[in-house]
Amino acid sequence: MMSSPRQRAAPTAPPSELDPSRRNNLALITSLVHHHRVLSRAQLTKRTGLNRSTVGTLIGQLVALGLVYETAPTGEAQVGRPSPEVRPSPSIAALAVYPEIDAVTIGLVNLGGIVQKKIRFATERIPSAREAVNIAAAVIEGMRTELEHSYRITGIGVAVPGLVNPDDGTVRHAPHLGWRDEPVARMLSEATGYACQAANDASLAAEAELIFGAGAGRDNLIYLNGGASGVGGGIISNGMLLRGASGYAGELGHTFVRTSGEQCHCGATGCLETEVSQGRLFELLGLSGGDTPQLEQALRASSSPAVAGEISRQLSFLAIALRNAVNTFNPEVIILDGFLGVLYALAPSALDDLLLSQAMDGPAAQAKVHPAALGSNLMMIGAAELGFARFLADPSGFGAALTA
Amino acid sequence: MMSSPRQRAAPTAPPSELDPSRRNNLALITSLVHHHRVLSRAQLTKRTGLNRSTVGTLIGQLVALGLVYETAPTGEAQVGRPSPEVRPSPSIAALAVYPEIDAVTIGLVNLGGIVQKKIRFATERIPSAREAVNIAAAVIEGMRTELEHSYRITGIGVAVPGLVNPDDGTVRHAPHLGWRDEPVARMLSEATGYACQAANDASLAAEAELIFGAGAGRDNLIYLNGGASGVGGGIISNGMLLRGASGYAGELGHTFVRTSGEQCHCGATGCLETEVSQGRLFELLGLSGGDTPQLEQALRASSSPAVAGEISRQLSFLAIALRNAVNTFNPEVIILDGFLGVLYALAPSALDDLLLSQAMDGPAAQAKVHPAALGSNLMMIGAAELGFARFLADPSGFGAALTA
DNA sequence: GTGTTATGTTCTTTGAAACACCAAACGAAG
DNA sequence: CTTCGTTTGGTGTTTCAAAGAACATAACAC
Repeated sequence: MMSSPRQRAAPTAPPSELDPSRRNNLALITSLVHHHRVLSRAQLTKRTGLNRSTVGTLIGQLVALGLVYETAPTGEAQVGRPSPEVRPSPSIAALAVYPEIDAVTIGLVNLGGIVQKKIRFATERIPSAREAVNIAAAVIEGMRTELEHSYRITGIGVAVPGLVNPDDGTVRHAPHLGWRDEPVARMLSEATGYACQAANDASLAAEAELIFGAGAGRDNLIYLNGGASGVGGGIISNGMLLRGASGYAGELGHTFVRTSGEQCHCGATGCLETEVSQGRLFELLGLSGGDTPQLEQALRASSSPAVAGEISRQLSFLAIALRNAVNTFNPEVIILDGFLGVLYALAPSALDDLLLSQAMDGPAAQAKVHPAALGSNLMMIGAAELGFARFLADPSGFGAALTA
Repeated sequence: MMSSPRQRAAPTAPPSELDPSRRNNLALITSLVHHHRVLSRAQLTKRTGLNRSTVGTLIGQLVALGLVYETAPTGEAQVGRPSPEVRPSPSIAALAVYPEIDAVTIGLVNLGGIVQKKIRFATERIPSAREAVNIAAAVIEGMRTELEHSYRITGIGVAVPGLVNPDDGTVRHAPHLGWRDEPVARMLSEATGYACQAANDASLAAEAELIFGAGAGRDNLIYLNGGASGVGGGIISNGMLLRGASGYAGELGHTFVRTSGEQCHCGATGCLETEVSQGRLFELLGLSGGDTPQLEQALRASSSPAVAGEISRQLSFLAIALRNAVNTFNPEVIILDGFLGVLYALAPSALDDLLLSQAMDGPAAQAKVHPAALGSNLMMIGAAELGFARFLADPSGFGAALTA
């Protein structure tokens, strides 16, 4: 019944555990080392399914290109010859840029997702695309000596809170920033000389959590972030980020959750992000605003029944959106970030119960809600991942270009 | 900035246009021929990105294995040497099985998605899993002589209206059939001796429409079918069927569309399939039931304002579900089948307008609603695709096994 | 110590695909 | 109707990533 008479496994595609978009096995190994930060040669052999000798050769090439380095085996003592450990080179790095309504944050992130540097440039008012690009370019210019001496920069990734076409890095519409049809990637690339790509912030956060955070080792994940500018979502299915026809997929903030709900800025009514917002909570708490930890503290301190009622109201709407998501995606993990994470932390079992009772049995049984694991570095890591993308797709070409 | 110093394109993964899950280039070519039914060698060369000589060698192997055959070039006259046409062998086929509440349909489908034979076995009552398997096995047994003489059967695919784990072909829950935890694939495999796999019917329909129907050439597609047993959905993103952690993804019938809506059999309230159902329409029309064409005829003939109201009510709920889907998936095509296709046909611009006004600008601009293109053969083609899956993943192994 | 096990190392083999070159089959131009 | 340019198929050669075999090495277990 089975395939049978094949002399050996198809040499073009070994049983890889990573997404199959990898160009070749050199890229596969680079990605694995990037994702795991440390991996013994023996582990790499198992994960890739390649032959021991092949893995040895490939690592040799990566070492020669200066992309990874090997250290003496320090793993737990066990029978057999110890296997050297492979780590990403600390000199490979990507730049991350995250424009928000009150700041532009620029980061320097190592291979392995280690945030080396994070510079938050606060702005008086909402930055225009041009301003955000200028700020980022200036900060990067300030780092340039260091960058050129100590690092090999693979690219810049920009995380944008809005609809972004990742093919050309154009922001179609970022409502809270007031941007429309801004070719941010091209602008920043011209201003800095580095290759640049842009994508939706929540999508990048989802990828970051998939690789380094609460979704590590999973293939199906939903990320939802609640912030001052609404609710953003990123969906990873079968190990791959859902892009859609133009890269706009993942807008879970505009899931319908309420009949005759309020009008959303998107034009529709009853969207998740109009019914579930941190603004309503701050208002009830008598605060004019604040960040997520402040919100959590205030909510925990409050004994107002109105606040409690609003919390449970928002949780019930959140449950409806999550019910939909669970039924349509059958994820293993749902990651709640920002004030949605706070809402969950306040009443985890309440949301879990709502989800279990509303979602379909099969999918509901598997979906586990988690708070985000990467904290304040999340967006830097996610955006940097975009800056690493082309490098990881073809490390040999890049390594050669970088060493040249 | 670009990769540059690589002597040649990575030989392991040419710029293929198909999904990257293909094991090797032999499989790639087989799939292309299967999907397009006719393809000249020159076209195959362009599509695969492989070298002319490589394509020639590969086709030679496929011909030797009896999987495809070549015919004299009949293409439109143009400059240059004419290229022979490659077609799938008519002897390769898969079996399709589709159990419903009132019948079990068995089909024989050629490579290329041509339905050779379709046998609908009507049942007095809802068939149990055992009964459905016995019926299918009996019909297949009846065809066995023919099958063994004239065909090489690659496998059986079962389309099940319910939650199916495609890994082991177990039906987790098919509410309208009343099945729970039935290992249908194993049962049918044991009963017939053919390899068998099972999956959700709407998911298979989505794949069929993607390959041969209204979604041909697209990569992002949503399929929604409305039938007597509710609303089923299948989602194709980035050219791949959304599976989810256990293969339960795609249940768009249980999208939330109404606050304080009726209780759904799934446990939640306000699901699309409780608010939008053909049962309500039949009731208002004073009919006890019927099939889709009958419904369309009756709806078109009716002048009752109650019926018109119900149609627009159902369309508005459908629009909400589609709005969600468009925002989260950014599809190019939305395919409406069954009575949902009828609803759309009655007032296409009404639904289009609702969708345009409610969904977010970016994604909405691209999503086009279409009726299903494959008609009554749809489910046979989809299920057969499942029966072809393992063959297409490794045609060389299969070809050898089949010729042996 | 000695045996066992797991791994790294080196050299050879393999096979899929590219490549270079030539032949074939067409339309277009004169 | 001949010639030319173009596109494709066919054949033999070359390339190169990966497998495989044999050997070396470094740990544990006793």
